[in-house]
Amino acid sequence: MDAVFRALADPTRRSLLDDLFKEDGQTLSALEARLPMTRIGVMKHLRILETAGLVTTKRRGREKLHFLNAIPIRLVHDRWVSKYAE
Amino acid sequence: MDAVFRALADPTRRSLLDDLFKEDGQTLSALEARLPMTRIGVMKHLRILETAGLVTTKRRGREKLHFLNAIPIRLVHDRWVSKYAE
DNA sequence: TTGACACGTAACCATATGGTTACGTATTAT
DNA sequence: ATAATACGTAACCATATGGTTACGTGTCAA
Repeated sequence: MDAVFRALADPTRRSLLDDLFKEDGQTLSALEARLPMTRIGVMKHLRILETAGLVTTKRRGREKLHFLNAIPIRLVHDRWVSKYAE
Repeated sequence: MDAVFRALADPTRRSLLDDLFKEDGQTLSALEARLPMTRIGVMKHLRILETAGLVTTKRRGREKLHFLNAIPIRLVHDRWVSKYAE
């Protein structure tokens, strides 16, 4: 759960989750295009999201598709946020 | 809201919020006693929580009392977490 | 009134973080 | 076959972060 909190701490990463929420299964290049940073920067953020379990991936040829996984956010909500947000 | 996310990213700070959830209005010394770090370390974490609006304080003589303010967490929940946690 | 207590500030330090450029590899299209 | 495309790795860099020690200030109690 700590990895999830740390992953959510960065605005770029939250923006990536928003992008995937709007349109799931995007490639790295597509996600990169929306952000003011290099592909490598985006790659690093995506990896952090991936290790936190917030993003899953699937290779399709030379492309890598990224999918939002909201389950960790739900867990954070259920086991932590809800306690304070009542 | 970014300040709230960043404040929540650190386990020590989440632990401090838990401490205040259990018992509100604790002094710096009381909070320090529960943590494996110096008073100054705790002070810094509390300041970050304070600037994020998650903790409010009140001086009582030479003591400083700390109070949990869950409103920012509720805002994060309402405007962000709930979107993913459905 | 003087000593102990509770908190504050300043300076410093090691490591983590958020980015970059340069180069490499695998896949697709012409 | 070859060139463009899409992603990966390595090395590097500046700054942020999470901690420390040393010292200072205000308040309470004996």
